[in-house]
Amino acid sequence: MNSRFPVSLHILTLLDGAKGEVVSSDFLAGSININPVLVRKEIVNLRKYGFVESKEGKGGGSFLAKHAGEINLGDVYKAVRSDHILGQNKNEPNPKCPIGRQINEHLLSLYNDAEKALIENLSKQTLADFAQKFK
Amino acid sequence: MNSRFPVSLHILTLLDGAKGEVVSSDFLAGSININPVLVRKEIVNLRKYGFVESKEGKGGGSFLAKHAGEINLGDVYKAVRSDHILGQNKNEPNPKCPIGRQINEHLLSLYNDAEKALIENLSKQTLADFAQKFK
DNA sequence: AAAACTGTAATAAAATTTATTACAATATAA
DNA sequence: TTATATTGTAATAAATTTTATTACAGTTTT
Repeated sequence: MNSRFPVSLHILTLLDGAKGEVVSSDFLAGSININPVLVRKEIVNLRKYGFVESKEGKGGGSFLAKHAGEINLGDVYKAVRSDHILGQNKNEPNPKCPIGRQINEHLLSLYNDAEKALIENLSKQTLADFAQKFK
Repeated sequence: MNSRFPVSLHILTLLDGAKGEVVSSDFLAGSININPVLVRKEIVNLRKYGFVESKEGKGGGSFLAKHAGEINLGDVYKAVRSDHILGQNKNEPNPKCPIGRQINEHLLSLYNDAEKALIENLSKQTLADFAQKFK
């Protein structure tokens, strides 16, 4: 399991705290305690989903592109997900076995349903709600 | 992300199909297409949670220890989970940063809540429901 | 022109996951 | 009672994924 969700949420929470001021990837990386290059890569993704914008050059950095109340955590999850929520066997199950032959399709529908429940839960909370907890 | 959940569910589905007959780890591994030693390790865990029993020696193998209708997928998930559901940053966030200092506790409560929603969803379905799809 | 940034590629290192090998212990059955 | 097929388990290796590092071009500010 990678750490893209917590890293992204950490970034967004810091940007919310900055109240529109640009924040450098070095500063973000220092709070998260990971390599700044990873932060910049994650910001590429957050930008792709319209959560943040960045400014190049000296004094540059990133800032929130929408209000924290308009970013919900379900959307953040959707922006970073890659794996199947409950894991997947990389090897092809045996097609000669009646169970093996069909299990991936049934797992997939199970995962889709479970992921939907997860996203619904996450979507109840916005970045503003989350950031408000830091006092 | 490892594949313990799909592997466990695959094992359980095969055992359900065997209707009480013992099934060897070699057979299970052949359907799943993974190494038999991994299957045996996973079976140690499934046994620990009371889902299956095993018989050693020639003609040995495993079989369901309860009816498939009494095993729900939320319990299977609980038996194999190890990571935080949405990933975790292995590095300690910066304790000098007000956000870094508190984020892990807030993430944890977020995860607990999200995981609960996920488990509730999975628990709606038993192994019998899942296995019934293979026709 | 110097400085402080972002963007990005290439590579290395670390961590995790899966596979393999080996063999003791156990149970069946010839 | 011996051969055989199996589980249980440890040790190790291989493969994959994740994270870190290095390097540097491009951008903006001062």
